[in-house]
Amino acid sequence: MVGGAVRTRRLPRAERERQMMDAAVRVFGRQGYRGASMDEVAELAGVSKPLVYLYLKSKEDLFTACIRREARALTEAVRGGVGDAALPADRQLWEGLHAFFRYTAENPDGWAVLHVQARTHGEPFAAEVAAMRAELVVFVTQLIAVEARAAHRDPDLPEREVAGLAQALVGAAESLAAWANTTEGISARQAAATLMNFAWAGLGNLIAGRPWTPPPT
Amino acid sequence: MVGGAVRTRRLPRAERERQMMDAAVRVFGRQGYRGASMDEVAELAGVSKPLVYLYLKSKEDLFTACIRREARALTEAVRGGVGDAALPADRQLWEGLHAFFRYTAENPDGWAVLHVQARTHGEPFAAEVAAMRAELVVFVTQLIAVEARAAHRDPDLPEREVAGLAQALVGAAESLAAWANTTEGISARQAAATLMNFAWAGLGNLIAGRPWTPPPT
Amino acid sequence: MVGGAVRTRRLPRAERERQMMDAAVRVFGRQGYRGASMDEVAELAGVSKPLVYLYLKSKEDLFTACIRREARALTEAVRGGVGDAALPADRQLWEGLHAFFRYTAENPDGWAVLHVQARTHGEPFAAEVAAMRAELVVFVTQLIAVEARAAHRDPDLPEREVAGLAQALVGAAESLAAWANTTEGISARQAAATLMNFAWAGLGNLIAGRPWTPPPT
Amino acid sequence: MVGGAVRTRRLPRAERERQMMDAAVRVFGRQGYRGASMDEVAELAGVSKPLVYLYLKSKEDLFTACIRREARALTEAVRGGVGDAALPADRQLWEGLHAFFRYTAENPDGWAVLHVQARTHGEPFAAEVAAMRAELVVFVTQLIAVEARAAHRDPDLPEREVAGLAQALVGAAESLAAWANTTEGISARQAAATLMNFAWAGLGNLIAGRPWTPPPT
DNA sequence: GATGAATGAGATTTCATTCAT
DNA sequence: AATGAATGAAATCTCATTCAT
Repeated sequence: MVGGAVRTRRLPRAERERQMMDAAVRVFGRQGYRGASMDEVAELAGVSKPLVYLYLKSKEDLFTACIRREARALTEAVRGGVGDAALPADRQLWEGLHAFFRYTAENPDGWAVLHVQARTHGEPFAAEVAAMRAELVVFVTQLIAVEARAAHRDPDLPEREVAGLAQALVGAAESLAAWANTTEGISARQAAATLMNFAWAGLGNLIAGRPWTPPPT
Repeated sequence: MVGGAVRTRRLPRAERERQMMDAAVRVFGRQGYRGASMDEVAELAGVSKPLVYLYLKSKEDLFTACIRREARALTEAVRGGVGDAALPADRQLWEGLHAFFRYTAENPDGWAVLHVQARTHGEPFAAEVAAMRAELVVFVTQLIAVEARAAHRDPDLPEREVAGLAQALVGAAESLAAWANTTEGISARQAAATLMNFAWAGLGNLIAGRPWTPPPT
Repeated sequence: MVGGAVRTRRLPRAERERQMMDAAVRVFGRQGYRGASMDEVAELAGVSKPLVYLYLKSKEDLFTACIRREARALTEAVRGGVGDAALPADRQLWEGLHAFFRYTAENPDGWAVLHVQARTHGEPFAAEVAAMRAELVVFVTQLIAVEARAAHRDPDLPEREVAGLAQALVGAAESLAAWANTTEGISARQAAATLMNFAWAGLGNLIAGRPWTPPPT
Repeated sequence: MVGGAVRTRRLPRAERERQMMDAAVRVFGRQGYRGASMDEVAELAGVSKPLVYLYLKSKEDLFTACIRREARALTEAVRGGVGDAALPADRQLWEGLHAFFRYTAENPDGWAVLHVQARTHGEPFAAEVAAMRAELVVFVTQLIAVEARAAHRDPDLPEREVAGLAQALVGAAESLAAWANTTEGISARQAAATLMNFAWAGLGNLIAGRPWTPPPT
């Protein structure tokens, strides 16, 4: 599983491509776009460099392909985690965050590609991630709006304000993900709970001893 | 201020070093560590490459020096913004965030070096930034603890929980900083207000129509 | 006729080879020997690369085969154009030139392979073209000799002199061919006439023993 | 003189550039643009590859620089050879050709770059040579026109016809140059004489209004 | 008769870094 | 205090060629 593996010969293209992208995600995630070398990717994938170029065209294309694959996987994980759209908004948010933290814990390299590396290298790459991020922001935004309506209040939060809140929430989640993944003994569940407390109840309520409580598993 | 400047000859070392680091921050901030070239730095600083090496030893050392300088400047800006430690905790937090958003808006390259580039390139660099971040986290942590005490409650929030909250807050702030700096018409003040609402009052309160209100200027 | 064609399956070898060589002549003619890639040839021929290798062994062999085929086609076109060997020498020369210009106009890629590319890549290839050129030179030489005899003069033009003249004639023809093929509105006929004007009287004088004499050094 | 020479250290830039271009002309002239490798050029020049890139930017730029230098040298040699513009036209032509053959004999690699290699690699390069060639063609064209006037004839040779003749003459010269340079014992003087013999009488007849007339189709 | 899978070797180019003055 | 001259090492990418079916 670590790679540099035995050269398995004559695989069908699809499978080889997957191998290469696995290797690429790992290398890009750890070394960054410029720091990664195609030699390293090829070696980790257990193939020769020309084959990488034959299938994935160029370093840029390979990077883009990685970003797309990882972005899709992450959003699908989050959407899948949320489950029923009929649940109350806070429950939906909780489930989404839980899924998010679970996924990033299990795919640290993929997450690093998206969160750290893709943003560092010019419009084209950043745009790919921005699109994914926007999707999550929209999801969060809707939850906030739903809740506001449920509270029989006009959605008088101005749109821009809501966008800012969503940005803050997503940013907090991203930061917590990094923290949780590098701190011994922080589970996805704990990270999600912390964030819910932070965001949903607010520090003021927390301090006053009125935390938001996660649902039982 | 832009550089590529006329070659001013025979400057005292301290000043030359400052010129070089200004150039370096700009180049590192925009191109990243690997993407930056010493040629570019030297040219932008208006000196020859050997001089850069004479004064700053190596690319790594130069990068480290940039990180340190920018980290110090940022923390000083935040501490200076907070002002009187006798103010109420929420007011202190507000002032700190306001200063933070002001500073990052005015020094996008320095901020990029800290936020984006330093984390991308291995322990030694990331550690520098982590130290700065820790300082901010401690600051926030103390505010939370102070507030808890002021509410005559035991600081029974476990330490780890507080650390998580601080991480979330700092992450949200970073995310909002990026958003504010790239979205037309979002001021540092607005970003700070959004974050206070998000963090202090909580989404629940916001939705219920009980926002936190920023102090008049 | 243009290629990149639909993959027609299971063709007899001779025809496949022709397809490949058509493609190769085009690619070699336009990109040169080094600039041409076997991939391009295979794609243009509508077959896979291994098949090209199976039939034509190597890039060098393929190039040589192209040169031979095109050289043969060109000399045949010229000989065919001349027609009756009983015609007067100037008429024969005229017809030959006319055929030459017609052929190069119609087969620019083949002509480029011979005239430009083959000479650029080392003895083995150049020799192939030299052989063809020699054949044309012999043909011209004979015409000159015939004419000399017809003028009742000994063919006392030294052989080397005649070879030089033939070189000049062929070079002039080649140059005119390039010019005619790239200049709007110059027909093969006009090019041939220009060359006859240029060459014939000079040759006539020579044959008649009235050379132009260089000044003393 | 052969190169690969001892590494002479710390030369002024101008001199190093000359060395590099000498090497490049030799390599390009013999192997062609694609066939030449920058490694080879650097080695022959006795420097490291990066220095070649530092001074001459890229393979393309280096090639262009070679073409320009050689083209200028050749035209200057021919113009210098012609000397007095008051000489009779045939004498001027003779002197020009003589100088041309002398120069190409002494600089076979430079001549190969111009005559063979530059034309093989796309517009930008070919255009450089075309410009030089055009200059020579103009020179020849003028001589022909002068002669026509001297013969008290209207310059009723249509312009296009003259251009064709000049093309033929230059092409013949180029061809003869290649021949003379590769055939043992052909001097520049002999080559020039051959071409004058070949060309001048023909031109004379034309100018005198006695063209060779093509047979009806 | 024909091809998808695969690679060794080498191309151009860039970069961090040092030497000699 | 400062620089012009120079390079070792490594990066991305391409190409002619073969293997197994």
